Amino acid sequence: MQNNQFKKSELYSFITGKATTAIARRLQKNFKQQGVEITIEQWSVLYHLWKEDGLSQQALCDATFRDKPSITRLVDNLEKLKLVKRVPSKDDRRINLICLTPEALQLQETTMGIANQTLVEALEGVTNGQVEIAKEVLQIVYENLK
Amino acid sequence: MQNNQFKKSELYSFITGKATTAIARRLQKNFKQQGVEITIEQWSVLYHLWKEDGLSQQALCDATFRDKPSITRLVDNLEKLKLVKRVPSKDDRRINLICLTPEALQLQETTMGIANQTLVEALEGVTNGQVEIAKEVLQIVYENLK
DNA sequence: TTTATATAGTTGTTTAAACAACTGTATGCA
DNA sequence: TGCATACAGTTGTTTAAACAACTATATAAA
Repeated sequence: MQNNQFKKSELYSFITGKATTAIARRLQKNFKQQGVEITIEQWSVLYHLWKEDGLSQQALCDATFRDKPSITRLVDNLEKLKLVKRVPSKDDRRINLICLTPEALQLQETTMGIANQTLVEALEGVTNGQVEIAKEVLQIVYENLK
Repeated sequence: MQNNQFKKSELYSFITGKATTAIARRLQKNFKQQGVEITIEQWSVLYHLWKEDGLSQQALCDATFRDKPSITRLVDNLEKLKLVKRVPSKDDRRINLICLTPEALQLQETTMGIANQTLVEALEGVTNGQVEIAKEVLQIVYENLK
């Protein structure tokens, strides 16, 4: 019996696992309750820009595991909200650098706090060791399939 | 330091973890390659009906972690594909029992094989023990948030 | 230099998720 | 019986994902 052989009865929960979706949904709800009017998709883009401002759209695609049309539209919406600005790259005229506005910088602390709190709610009763293993598995799965 | 305290740098991968999405996407691709013309969302409904035919829409909501409108529309589409039929319950006139057609029964073996193969691809290099822990964590997260 | 090819980003279309508001039926209690 | 409430399912709207097809710029090779 091979390592990755599965009982059929176990298939489903893994393939359509809704736990990460549930966390995202809860985070969205917590944002709303705290008066933060952005979607989690928008937040996930801002998250990477807070780590490194001025990423290209392609870099955001790689970081968020989204395709280019998705990022184009997320950046469109973030621009409408005046949270980012598209800045044409001087080196390569194909590239837009996505830059945070002061408003977006202000959002960082609040939303990170909410995200942290959301994870505490989500992971109640789970040990750090278990979380580490779960994260490793998800990472390997993602690498295997990308 | 509490059990569920997190370093901020670790937040993101967990909240917007795309691994389960990646599995779903790969399964969709594998279906298409094998000429199976259903979406993974439709398949996830059929999956539960193969385990127990004649579930109500509400039971399908609970099983698939979807809300009622989502199930209404998935059942609409499955009915158009002639894979299920809504059968009014005799005991309770509010309830539709969702019943598989012979065509849907034929799909079971093929699609289960494809799903199994997809998981083998996804979980290469992951041990059974790790998978078990990952599943437990995801289950607890889901329970915590529902 | 010219041409082929790769890369960055946009637009269009279909499908589904999330949420709110709604209809119809059943249940429990005065 | 009659009424309030809960439950099952539907419809409408907004937002995003997935995929294909497209434009514009850069790079590499003839």
